[in-house]
Amino acid sequence: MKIDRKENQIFSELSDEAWLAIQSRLFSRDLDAGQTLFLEGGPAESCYFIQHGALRILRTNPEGRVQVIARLGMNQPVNIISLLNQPRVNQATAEAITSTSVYVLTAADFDTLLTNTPEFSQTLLKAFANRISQMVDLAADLSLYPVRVRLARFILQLAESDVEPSGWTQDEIAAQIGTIRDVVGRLLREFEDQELIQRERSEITLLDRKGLNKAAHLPEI
Amino acid sequence: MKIDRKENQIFSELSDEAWLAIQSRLFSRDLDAGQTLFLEGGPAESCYFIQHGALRILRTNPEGRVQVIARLGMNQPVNIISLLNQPRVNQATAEAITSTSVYVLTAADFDTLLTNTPEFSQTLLKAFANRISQMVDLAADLSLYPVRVRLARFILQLAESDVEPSGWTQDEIAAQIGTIRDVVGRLLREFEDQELIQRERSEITLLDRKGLNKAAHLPEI
DNA sequence: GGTGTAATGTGACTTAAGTCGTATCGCAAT
DNA sequence: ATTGCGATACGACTTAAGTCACATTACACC
Repeated sequence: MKIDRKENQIFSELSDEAWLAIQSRLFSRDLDAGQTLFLEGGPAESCYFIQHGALRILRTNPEGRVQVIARLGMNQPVNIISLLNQPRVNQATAEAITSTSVYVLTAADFDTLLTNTPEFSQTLLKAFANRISQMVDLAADLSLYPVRVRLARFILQLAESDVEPSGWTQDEIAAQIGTIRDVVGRLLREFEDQELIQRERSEITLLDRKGLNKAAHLPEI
Repeated sequence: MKIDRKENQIFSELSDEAWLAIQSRLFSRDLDAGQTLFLEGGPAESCYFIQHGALRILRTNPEGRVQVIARLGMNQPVNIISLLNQPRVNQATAEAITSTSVYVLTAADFDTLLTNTPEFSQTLLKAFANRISQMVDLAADLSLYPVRVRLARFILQLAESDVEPSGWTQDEIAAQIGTIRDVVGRLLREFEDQELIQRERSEITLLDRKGLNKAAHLPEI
């Protein structure tokens, strides 16, 4: 497979040998929007690198309630951890948010690279730094702040990130911040009543950044 | 500093050169029980490897409520992530549970090792696998299961791990599973009434593993 | 043995969060 | 238009979880 290395920022710092070793083992796979890449609890047979598109990594409980663990975009590695653990079991479910294609690296090839290509693990380690920080933030937020605060923070993050602020259903927001649709709707209405945000269909525009910041940090009014 | 490599399982697979490079940069620091190693939000100036003893990694909210992110024992690396991020800020607070001593590696030396000693990042990557899984579990549990279930799981984990099952205050349990003392006490009493556990002082003995397992998995009776 | 402090026990109360039922809206397909 | 469906809206209700105020016990230290 011919892969343009420039595209893959994540591998751009590798030596030519390392890049060749990795590149020769990758193959491509395409996913439709909504399609599942792998399931929590299933055997972990490969890891992935996102070529383009985006994945949602999530956990569910027996009632079907969902918690999104991460949203991963271009160049992000996926399911590495499941391959590093013994036994090799997928730690979560991954599904495509939009139409997405990934590079697949089988478990066997992953092992080979890990032992023979030291630069590979260095690359992965760096890619993980952010991810772990976000996980820590997620766990701490879920434990230490009420839903109202988590929602305010979520809206602020949206506003400050490059992600399109629209297209978020209340269900998706709920899965992201650890609650259910009804509560999100109720709180959005509340924010709107307080004139912190404005809503048009499912599009949220932020009116009062300072007000929301206050709602986002202090535990209560 | 002379360090016995055999002691450090985490580094036991390294080549002699790599070990020498790392070892020559470590120095030791001792902590009393309860002492703080670094504070959330402060500048991240070094990372650490636990020589003996144990650390508690935690986050707090403005009211002083605490969430334990991880408990780390011998050989575990600490604060790596904070050094990998930009800017270098401690992601959480670390304090000694018992009397503990750590190897200190300054940020500058960390950088050197990271670029010059590829085996170093490989070692770190492997050490992180478990840790990330636990973080995912924590976030998912906090979001998807009620306190009662999380407490049941906690007790079962204690029973099945090698950790001494005693010495846990209700406050510590609460900080671990994401709630407050009062609630832990209330639920422990409930478990005792249902004859799932028995309590003597702060020591918990598990009476009915199957019963607790049921309480730990299904959302409700 | 006392004394002080940390850890617990307990019940009454408040409130955030989740549940339920049903109504409405927007949009796509036919 | 009509139908159908997914996404919302919204009020009433239930309950898990957190708060508060004390009483009680265990234990370390003089």
